[in-house]
Amino acid sequence: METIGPDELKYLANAQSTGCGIERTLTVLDGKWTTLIVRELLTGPKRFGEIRAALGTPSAKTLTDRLRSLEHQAILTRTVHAEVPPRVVYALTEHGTSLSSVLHAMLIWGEQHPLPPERR
Amino acid sequence: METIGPDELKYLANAQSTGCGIERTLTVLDGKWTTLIVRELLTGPKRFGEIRAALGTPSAKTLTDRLRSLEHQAILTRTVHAEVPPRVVYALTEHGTSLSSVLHAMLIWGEQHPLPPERR
DNA sequence: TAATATTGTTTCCCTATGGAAACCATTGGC
DNA sequence: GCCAATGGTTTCCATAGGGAAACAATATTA
Repeated sequence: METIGPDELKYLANAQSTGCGIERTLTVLDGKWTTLIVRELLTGPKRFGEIRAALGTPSAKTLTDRLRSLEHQAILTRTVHAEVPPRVVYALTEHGTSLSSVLHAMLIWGEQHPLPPERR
Repeated sequence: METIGPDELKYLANAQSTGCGIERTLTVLDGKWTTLIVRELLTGPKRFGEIRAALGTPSAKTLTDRLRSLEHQAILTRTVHAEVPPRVVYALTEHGTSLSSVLHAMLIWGEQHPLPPERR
């Protein structure tokens, strides 16, 4: 069945309006936790619970949604190990790893501009 | 009166949770249009109407909100020219201009990854 | 037979975001 | 006096994002 889910529809709709590369990147790094998830995985594959704890425990639903979206966009892979209790590991793809350039630029800027001068 | 508006409250609340530089940058580039506004101004100062048109005409309220937020964070300046009809020019500060490194990384990534491979 | 551990899914709900439309302020020109 | 042009502000409203809590699935272990 070649059904198109709401996720795909949203993705394609966004892709349409993706004029420049910046907008394209913003489409991928969309949502409250997305960028931070990538940051966590840049240091290596991690389990669901590990990611959740590292981000300050967002709701399970939210984290699931974000991970699914990133998986659909081939930013990361999801591997289920048939154990009990189950172990699910998320790892960046080459695609996802290449986002490190963007994250790195964000890190540098953020560190060099801790607070607006007039508020210190 | 040293009143603290909702904008400042939100800003400080966010600043508290600003663990790493990435989160700090995400706090600044928050909201649907923020990053694109910076992109527009990187090519030079622009008027309210010019920015609005370039972004595909978001609502005036939304654009005003975003511009105010960026102004409060010293990313840009707002200059009112006492003419009739009035002319208001927005320009990046040094602070704001330095965001070009982040935007540039986004641009490069977006251009090099137009669409996920499995969807082509 | 139950309890446990892990990673979800599902339902419901609250809030923030952002959009539409109406209105305001200014002043030179008709 | 009235209109036009620009850059707003204000009010109201629809939607989407995200949170809490309950439930599901599973096999080992007690």
